[in-house]
Amino acid sequence: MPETARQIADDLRARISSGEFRPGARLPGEPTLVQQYGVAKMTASNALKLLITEGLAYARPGSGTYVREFQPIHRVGNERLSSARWSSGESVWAAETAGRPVEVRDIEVSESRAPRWVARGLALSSDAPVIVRSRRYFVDGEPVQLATSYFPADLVRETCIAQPDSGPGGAYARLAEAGAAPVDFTEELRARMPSPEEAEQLALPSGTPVIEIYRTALTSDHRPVELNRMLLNAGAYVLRYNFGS
Amino acid sequence: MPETARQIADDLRARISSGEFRPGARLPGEPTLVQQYGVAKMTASNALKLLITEGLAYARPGSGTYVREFQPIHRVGNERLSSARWSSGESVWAAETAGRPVEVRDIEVSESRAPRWVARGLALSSDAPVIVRSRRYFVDGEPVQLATSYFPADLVRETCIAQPDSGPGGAYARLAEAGAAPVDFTEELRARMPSPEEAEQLALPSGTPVIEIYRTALTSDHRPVELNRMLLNAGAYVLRYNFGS
DNA sequence: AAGTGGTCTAGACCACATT
DNA sequence: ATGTGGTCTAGACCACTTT
Repeated sequence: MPETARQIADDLRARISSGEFRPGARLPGEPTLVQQYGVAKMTASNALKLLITEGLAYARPGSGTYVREFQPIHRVGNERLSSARWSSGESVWAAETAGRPVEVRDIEVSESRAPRWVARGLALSSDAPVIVRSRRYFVDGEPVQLATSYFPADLVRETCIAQPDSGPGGAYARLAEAGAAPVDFTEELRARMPSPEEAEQLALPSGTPVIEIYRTALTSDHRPVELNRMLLNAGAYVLRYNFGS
Repeated sequence: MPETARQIADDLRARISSGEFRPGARLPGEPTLVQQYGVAKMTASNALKLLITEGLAYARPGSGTYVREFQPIHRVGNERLSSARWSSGESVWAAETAGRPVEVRDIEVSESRAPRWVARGLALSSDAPVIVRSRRYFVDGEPVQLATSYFPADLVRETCIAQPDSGPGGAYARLAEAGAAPVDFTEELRARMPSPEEAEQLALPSGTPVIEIYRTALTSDHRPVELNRMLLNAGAYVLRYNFGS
């Protein structure tokens, strides 16, 4: 019988979605699967690995393989609708995040020359000087997002944006003080699997995609003043956008 | 030397990003890797499998393993900014899609009772009757999106929305005719790995995540009239949203 | 016919966690 | 000390594509 690993994975998957194995529960181990299905250890290992790369389970070496849990952070892209206005529709996913504080760490600031894609997004000439601010966001002590913002250096070099502590209200408040308040935003995003380096920085369990977001912030006279590249642990986020017709 | 498969994958990955292997190019095959690295066939196979599950490569059995290409469709969630207004900022990703027609197939319409999550999204009581419209979208003959819309049955049962052909202008035009024009939209989305069933329906190469979107459409008096669940091949899409502060 | 990826077996060693 | 997942080898068979 070929296709054995798939079949074992199918079986376990069905038992997970039937509720036999709840989130956090321990799945049958490799030795158990070897016995019950009469297969080689490597086949059992591959069956579990299938569930892991699907994001359904994770392994704790030396302990066991467990069913994954999903408690997303709700990230609101914009909030044009008041909560009253939106009262009728409830989130499709269980709403959480309430009271889970977000920490910012590993802030690094530098000045460098804009790569092509940054120059394009900020409407600068290539190699123009830019201020680069990168940082990591943590929730419950776990890294959930990497972010790197690019600003035209001539605009912000003399402000706190060029310092690790950008001051009260953050970079947008400093931009406003400089007469370049951002008022229009565009976010472009896609999802993909992470590179090993990205997986390490976000401490991603395998089988977890990332969401890559590029946000461009424009002033009221349509001048781009920030390009922010974000990389999110997709397993940690639900994104919300709303807009009118 | 353990960790061999990872190392081989790292090596190939570096050679891909260095440009030695361009998108669409054929990678060294299993027999070649066995020779060059002096490993067992299965180790070589696993090394290639790593690149595949990362979304960097895909296998054509009997032929070879190839570097993946990425030519995304740009899906615009909303278009509040005129093209003139947005002229300064260019898309971060190479803009394509120009002239790639979208086909709709496999339309199915039925009436059934709302599951809990649909009832919640549409602000209906559980088990309320709903009209369900599902379909698949194709670009270049490849399936790129599954979509299933739910409408309150009492509102649309007598309209073409309950027919496979919803008529000119689509379902939203019919809703408008029924005095329930949708004007406000909220999209909630997340990215994750597909189930095997979803992977089959979207003909997904392994290593490709999906983006799951729930869109709720509200009338001007804040009544939800449609809940649309979409499942996108993440490798085929870049999503764009824009909004003001 | 030859070459390719896909999968399985049987046995081995390792690092780690739990008991 | 035992059990767990992680990985590797060496050899085998299959289905498929390419020549």
